[in-house]
Amino acid sequence: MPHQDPGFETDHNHQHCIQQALDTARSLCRERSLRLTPIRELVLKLVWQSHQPMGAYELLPALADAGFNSAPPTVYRALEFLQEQGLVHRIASLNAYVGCPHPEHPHTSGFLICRHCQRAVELDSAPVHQALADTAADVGFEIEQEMIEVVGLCPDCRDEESRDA
Amino acid sequence: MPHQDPGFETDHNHQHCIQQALDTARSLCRERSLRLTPIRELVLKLVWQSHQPMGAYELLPALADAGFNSAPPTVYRALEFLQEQGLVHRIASLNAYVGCPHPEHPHTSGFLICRHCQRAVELDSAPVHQALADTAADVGFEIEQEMIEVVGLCPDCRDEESRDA
DNA sequence: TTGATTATGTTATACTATAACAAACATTTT
DNA sequence: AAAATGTTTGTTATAGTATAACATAATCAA
Repeated sequence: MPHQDPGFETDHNHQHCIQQALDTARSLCRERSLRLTPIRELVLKLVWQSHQPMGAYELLPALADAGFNSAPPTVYRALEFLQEQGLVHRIASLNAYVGCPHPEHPHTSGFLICRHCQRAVELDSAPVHQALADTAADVGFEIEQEMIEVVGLCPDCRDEESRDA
Repeated sequence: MPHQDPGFETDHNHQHCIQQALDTARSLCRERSLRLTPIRELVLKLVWQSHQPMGAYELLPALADAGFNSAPPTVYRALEFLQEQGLVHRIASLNAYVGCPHPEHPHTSGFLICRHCQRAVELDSAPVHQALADTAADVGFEIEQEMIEVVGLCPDCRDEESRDA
């Protein structure tokens, strides 16, 4: 049984997150007969370094350190591949990318983003989807892709702010 | 009684949309003792030319035509002002701006965006907000701002695609 | 191996947005 | 009305994000 989504729990074993993300990616690419090349794997690993979404240009120095070419297309191509396979999501309001904890089945992206610590955790709520589906159906709109980006304060940072106040 | 949101109805009187948006903006700025300067008013009017979100750089030529300076800061400043007053929304996934049909009371932005005709209509669904609020409460997250951008096919374009198929 | 396909390297450039400071204009106070 | 203050606009430069286009290299299939 794999571990649960850590959500905003600060004390989880993050090495575990990274390891599982890489394992899942490898098996998923094998199943789909796709190549998880060294560059793609490295970019995935870098994105998973934390639960804070990372900008494409933040990833470039690490690619250079690893001896790869590090012009923008390199990282954008890797990110494009990873997005297509559901392994990372792009957060439009931040121009940043974050690892997906359950890429096996495609799903649309929804995030709770803390404006204080910048962590973003995926939100996959049946009631939210249902409410959106109902609203769209009312006006005859056919949903293809949902982007939900909710900004606010995570539990930790909320406590911190109330202490400071 | 003002008119209703046109939604995806193609045949509405769009001059009416524009006129109402300008009237509302003027009275709202008067109430708030803010200056709806010629540039700001023009930018608002341009954004309202259609229900398709417009990029900032698309607006610049029209500013030049009207005899104003048309360097990027000009339009970004106007857009910033209009956003602060709730008169326009930014759509992050498109890097584009669209007029808000009911700027009187602040609200978070939600859109149904047609990938075929590019029209975007505001979505303000109590069930969606409620579902999001519940989900956030479950994990102790305090919502400050919601961004919902749903891409798909509007009724018109859906019909058209099914005819072509 | 040959040929086709996919991935990467490389250079250049497009697109989106803001910083910083000067000039013009409006508003309030004297 | 003049001076002082605050706000808006003009202007130049630059930061930040992303892709086009074409060459080379690696992989895969026949």
